[in-house]
Amino acid sequence: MAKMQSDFFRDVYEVVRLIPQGRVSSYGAIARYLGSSRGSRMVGYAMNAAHHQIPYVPAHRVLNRNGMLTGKHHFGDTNAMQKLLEMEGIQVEGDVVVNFESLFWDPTIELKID
DNA sequence: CGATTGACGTACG
DNA sequence: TCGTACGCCAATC
Repeated sequence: MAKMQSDFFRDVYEVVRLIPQGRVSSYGAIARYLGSSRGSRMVGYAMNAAHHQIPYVPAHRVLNRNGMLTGKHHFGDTNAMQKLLEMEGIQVEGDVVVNFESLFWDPTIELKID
């Protein structure tokens, strides 16, 4: 049983799990933290596979640069992602997180290596 | 094995 | 300010 995912994917999951409850992050921020500032698409793709990862990966806390729930369609139910965010105290208007900048959790800052 | 797609982001016109 | 083009790398067709 060799590792099925690239180290990049694994690292993405790890960072996403570090996102505090009630906080959100973005694909680009994570990709950037991992050194692939242009690999934002890979982060999104990793999230696609995150559904079968253990432990649970709070992919609903990961949004795009716009604070928009771009991946809400991948949660089974369209409202599942929004519901999860609201359950954590995050207000979601339409498909966009309210006060996104204040709730934004940037790994390059929070996990910054001095 | 080659072409296309994708939960994004930045650059350019 | 808005729309289009490109890059990134893995998975799917």
